[in-house]
Amino acid sequence: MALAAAREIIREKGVTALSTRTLAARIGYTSGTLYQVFRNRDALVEEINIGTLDLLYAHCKSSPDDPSVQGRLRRLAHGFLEFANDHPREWDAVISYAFGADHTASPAYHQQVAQLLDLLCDAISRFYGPDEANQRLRDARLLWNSLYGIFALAAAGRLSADRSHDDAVDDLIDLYLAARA
Amino acid sequence: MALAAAREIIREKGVTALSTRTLAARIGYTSGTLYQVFRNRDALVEEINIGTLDLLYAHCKSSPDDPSVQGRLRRLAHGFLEFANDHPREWDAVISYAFGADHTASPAYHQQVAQLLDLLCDAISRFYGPDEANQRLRDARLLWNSLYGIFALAAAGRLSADRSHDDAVDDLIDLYLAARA
DNA sequence: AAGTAGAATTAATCATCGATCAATAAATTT
DNA sequence: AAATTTATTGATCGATGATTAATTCTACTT
Repeated sequence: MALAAAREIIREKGVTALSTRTLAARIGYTSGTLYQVFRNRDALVEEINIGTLDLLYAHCKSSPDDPSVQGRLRRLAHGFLEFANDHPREWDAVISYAFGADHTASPAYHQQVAQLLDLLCDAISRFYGPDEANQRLRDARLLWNSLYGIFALAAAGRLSADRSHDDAVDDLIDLYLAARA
Repeated sequence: MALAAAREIIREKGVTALSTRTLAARIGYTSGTLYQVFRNRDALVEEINIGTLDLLYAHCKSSPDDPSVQGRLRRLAHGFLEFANDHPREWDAVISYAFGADHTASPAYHQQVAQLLDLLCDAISRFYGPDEANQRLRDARLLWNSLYGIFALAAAGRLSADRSHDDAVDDLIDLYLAARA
């Protein structure tokens, strides 16, 4: 319930507007009560972000299969972009929220990312034999890291202005295909 | 002078410890005075970050030339990593500091990034003919975006733990070489 | 040297934030 | 019903970015 309200606030005004007081007020409580449910604000935001990654996973999972690796990768990456476009503030919280120096990502968070990595692994699996699972995982991580750079730069408004986000993603996929196809 | 002190604070305690009051105290002034010099905190941090990028440029520029693209790229990328390692908190400010929603990067900032992009362009120039400057720039940007993802994930402590940052960078370079060499 | 216009600096202030904690209210158990 | 545990409050702390009226200082003019 707190999570739902917190997500609403982020949807409406971004994660910077998510204060313990405003959240508590919206659900008819006081800020102190939230600290019985969440260790601190970072923990709250992390739970939201985990949920957001889950929504992203659901969004991408549902896209129809494509026989070619190029088609699968394109569809998946564009699914990411679509989701980011449909949920800009929630996505921004995932990409840009700066956790405190003490904070370490929870296992649940890493699991969500692993789920997305699996999607990438599946998409590119045609290129790898059964004994190349290792290389496949490395490539999926490489793609994820690189995609993340595009997302982070886009969120900060620092992607080169004369090309669209989609183009940046397509260039990455083309590079990957040129190397592995 | 304010900039030098601000850099010191970031060096010692990170950008989150850079408050107007602590900075003013260190240089024997009051927080209000800083607002005569900087429009706001974001502007201050941006100036620091521009300086940091300039230091990074100087750090990488000095590395000796290498005949092979692989060597040049490796050297350059490892220069980035070296710098990030030597100036962890200043680097973190560049990568992770969240500017306000209203803030837009200044031309000077974009110029610094362009300078780094030039370094990448130079490193890979052997692969492109004189009429392919366009493609070369696109590839340099692609590499920059992808490197940025590694840096951002590393700064957030979210790079896959079982591989080093250097490995992640090397994998990226290898992919690029496999596609373009 | 005196006076003054303008710049530089301060100190107080505002609104807000995350977090804590003793005190109170509610719910549950005995 | 009494006792005990749980939930919730509201006040409070220390700190933040930013603003501004008041003050001090500087430099120039007479």
